[in-house]
Amino acid sequence: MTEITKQLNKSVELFANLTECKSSLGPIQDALYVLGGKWRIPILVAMLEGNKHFGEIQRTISKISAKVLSHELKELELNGFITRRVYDTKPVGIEYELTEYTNSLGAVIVALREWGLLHREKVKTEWN
Amino acid sequence: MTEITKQLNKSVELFANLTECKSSLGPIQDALYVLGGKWRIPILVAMLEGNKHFGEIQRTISKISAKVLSHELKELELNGFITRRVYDTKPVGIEYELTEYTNSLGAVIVALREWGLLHREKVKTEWN
DNA sequence: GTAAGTAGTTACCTAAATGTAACCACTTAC
DNA sequence: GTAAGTGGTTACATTTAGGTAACTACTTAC
Repeated sequence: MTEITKQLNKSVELFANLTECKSSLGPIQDALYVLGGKWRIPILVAMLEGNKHFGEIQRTISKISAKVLSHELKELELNGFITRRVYDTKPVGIEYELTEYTNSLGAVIVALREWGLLHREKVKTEWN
Repeated sequence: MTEITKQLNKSVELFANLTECKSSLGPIQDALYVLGGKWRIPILVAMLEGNKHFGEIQRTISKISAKVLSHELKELELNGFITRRVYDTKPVGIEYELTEYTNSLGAVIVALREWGLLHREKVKTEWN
């Protein structure tokens, strides 16, 4: 191992420590990158409530179009949050399922829900 | 047991409660409406880390332009998350401060941070 | 055979978010 | 007087997200 390589490895280590210890900004921006947008979390929540079918999810989140739902479901599948299952029944049955990984989002979703309720109260009292 | 594992176990418990509750969708969409977008939460986090000045915040969140930061700060002020203070010093001093209300976001921000770290680990191991 | 429901796809278009660059006024350091 | 730093604003351009409507293909009910 050359001096330069050693030096480089050392730099990489220091950099890793720096980025991990320093700020919450990195991880938070990572999270927002994957979860961001208007629909991803609402879709996961709709599924948490027991909806497995395209139409069910679309009706649960009124205002979402088929096109957007279709696109977001693909993204969520790519990111490992959901699985698309095709059943070889008479009218071919399709079900979306949450993966184990989605469980790790529990705290995020609960926190958002609680805060949403709080905020709703705040806005309500501001009007009176 | 690591902090992240503890957090994860806690998440799973919370998650179980969530599925029993009826519709979380409303409050969650309310929350996302106010907090949504690429920058609002990162700005609040940058300020939580002690940054009070326009330039400091902009340097902390590299990649954000002055125009967007300026616009988002106004939105955050309108929504009661921050206060803009002008000090009548020689070069006029301007400070942004978090309000009490922002404290209520604690759980959301911590959850996002923890999940971001977890996700980063997952992505890393997927590459190996 | 006609309507309605399943699960989407496609093309087209608009609106919102974000980026780029120039510019303002003011102050301090050199 | 020139550069660099404070804290922005403005006009313009581009990118992306999202919406609308039409269409596919297949099934069940009437």
